[in-house]
Amino acid sequence: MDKDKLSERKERILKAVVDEYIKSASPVSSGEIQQKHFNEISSATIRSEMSALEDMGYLIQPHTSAGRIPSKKAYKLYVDKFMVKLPLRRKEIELINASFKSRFDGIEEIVKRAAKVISDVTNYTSVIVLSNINRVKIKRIKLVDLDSRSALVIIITDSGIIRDKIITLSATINPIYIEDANNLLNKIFEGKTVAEIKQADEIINTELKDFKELYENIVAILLSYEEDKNSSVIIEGASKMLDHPEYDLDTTRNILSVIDKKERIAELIEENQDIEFTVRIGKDEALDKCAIVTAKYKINGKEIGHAGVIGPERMDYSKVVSVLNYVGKTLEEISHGGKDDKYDKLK
Amino acid sequence: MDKDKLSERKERILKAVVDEYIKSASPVSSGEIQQKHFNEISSATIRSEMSALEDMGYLIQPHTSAGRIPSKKAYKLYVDKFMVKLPLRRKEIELINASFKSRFDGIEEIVKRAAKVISDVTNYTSVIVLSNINRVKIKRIKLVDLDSRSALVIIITDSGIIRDKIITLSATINPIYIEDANNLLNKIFEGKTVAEIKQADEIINTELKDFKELYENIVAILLSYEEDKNSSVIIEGASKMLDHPEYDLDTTRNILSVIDKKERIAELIEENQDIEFTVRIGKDEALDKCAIVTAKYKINGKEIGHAGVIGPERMDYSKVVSVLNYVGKTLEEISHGGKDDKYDKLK
DNA sequence: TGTTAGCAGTCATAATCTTAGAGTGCTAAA
DNA sequence: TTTAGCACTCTAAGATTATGACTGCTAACA
Repeated sequence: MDKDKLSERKERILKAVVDEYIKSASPVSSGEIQQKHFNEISSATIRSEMSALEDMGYLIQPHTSAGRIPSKKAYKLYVDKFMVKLPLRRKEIELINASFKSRFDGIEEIVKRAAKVISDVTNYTSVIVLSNINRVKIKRIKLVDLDSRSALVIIITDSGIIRDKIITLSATINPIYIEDANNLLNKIFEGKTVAEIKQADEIINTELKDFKELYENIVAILLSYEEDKNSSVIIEGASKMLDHPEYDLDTTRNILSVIDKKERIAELIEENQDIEFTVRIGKDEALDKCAIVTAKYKINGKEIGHAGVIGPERMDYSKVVSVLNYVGKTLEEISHGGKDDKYDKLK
Repeated sequence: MDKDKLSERKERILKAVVDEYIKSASPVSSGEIQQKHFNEISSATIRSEMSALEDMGYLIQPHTSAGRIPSKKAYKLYVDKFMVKLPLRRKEIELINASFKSRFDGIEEIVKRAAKVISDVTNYTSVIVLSNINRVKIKRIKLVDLDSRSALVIIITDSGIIRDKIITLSATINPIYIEDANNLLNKIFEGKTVAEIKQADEIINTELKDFKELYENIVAILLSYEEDKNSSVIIEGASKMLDHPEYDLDTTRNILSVIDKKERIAELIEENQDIEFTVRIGKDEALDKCAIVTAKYKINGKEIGHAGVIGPERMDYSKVVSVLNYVGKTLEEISHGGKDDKYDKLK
């Protein structure tokens, strides 16, 4: 369409309407816009401009005698064109930095903190989905004896995520067994992705001999990570969903029940994996009235997952994007200063 | 008081009122009680009995022309005297059992599953608070090298909880260092509680020599567990709080914000540590309108934490207690069949 | 041609009033 | 002690009215 070219004045008015609506959550009238943003022209003029914007699909009138609210189309334009990355306040920056000062955290704990601080600073619900272990390479596997029949398997991925599980074997475990096993395991698993391991299943079987049970246990562990999305989804501040005046009890209930089903949220957050930043508005049945802003997070240059913020369509996109951005950068810095990427110096 | 002795009929009527109110969430009238529970006597008689029960503080009339609802006092009596542990349904038992079939879970994952299934079966919000590591004995500490400057510290407690953290040291780590360190660490930490370690701080300092930095790191890790209650509190089904008709939006918001602050919930759940089962009704400012049922959970005979269910005062106590009970028993059984308590067979 | 003041028309929201009926308390009789 | 009967109370729901916030349109003006 050609009509989609907005005059500069229309753009300014539209931006003003979105800004006001983000603040007030109630329909914006021509008078309000005139008072707060356009002292130079009359409300009648603004009225006719807004009427035109409505015809173009950018504004919606809930009823004849109400002001207007932005449409999804308006939000999209707003995000693309008008949104500025405003610098965070000193207090907010301090809060974020303070969250990451602890030295001892593994990646999963860092990520939990990230989720918490994103939610705290933005005042929206935040979600972090850790990358599927399927696509991640195994850097090293380590077996540690616990007692004569059980051992701890430690899996270190190239993104630095460390997971461990206890396994129980029918064979007796002694130091020699552990050493042999460790050598063999690393030979088999090092540098492979879970997907590759699944395929290689048959071929390897011959090499294994005494370690067949162990091998099968470890593969089962890897597969179990794949299955349960649950444990790789971190949600913080879900109760903040109650603070948005545009949602009635029913809507809130629906939204929260979707969020509770972590699988669905994981899919939504992980969509568009190749784009650095996404804003999605009302894409899902129950999340019809929600906007989701997502970002890809890296540590050590490796993607570790996606972070998302869920809120009403009229969310404070500028702030959310700024916070996601700053937290993302902070995460990358942590990895530089903290533990480094030298696992491969050992064999 | 002497008046507190209820006649048998009063007791039966009171129980009937509580039962009905649990079902319907709306004031119970004398007629309703007469129809459903007391065909032999008239509603007028029940009316006068209910009036007496009101005088005694067991029932409350929201307004003159309404039925009556139970008071906190009534709920307490109900829980103490009338509640029966009804057997769970086959479906519910199957659901619970299915949650625990996986072989590979460490204690924390088992506990997460427990929280989830408790919430799913009862339809209330569930909370599990893992025992403060302070009171738990350290069974063994293990150091595993990751690269030349960092290592993984694995802490095994006598209740079988395993935690690990990465530490980075200024000294270079080699196999000999690791072995020496492991020996020393176990000499120092084995069988001690965190509280004891804090006190022993000075005395040990002399023995340490080259391992001082390592020691301090590990103590710092132990202390950090003590600090953040956050990571030892698991909440499931918080959104179910929205399903209770007696809560308006504001009340729900308050309750959920208390639940979000995990520290406060942890305190509530951990109160009365010596009692096997507790029902607490409206003990807290924001949780004034809530009841909390808690149980102590053990694995391998060692207390691992407390589980709690949070809901409205009129919650289905029978069911909640039954579920908590059954899940508790299941947990104890897991530990018998699964990995056993033989860590001490190694030195 | 774009802008503006003025004014009638619309419609939601709030306030007020009305009504229906659910449930009680009391009384008097069994 | 129990019960039927009835007057009384009070909420919840529905109907009615009033208010006022906005708009859209028109006509005049730059």
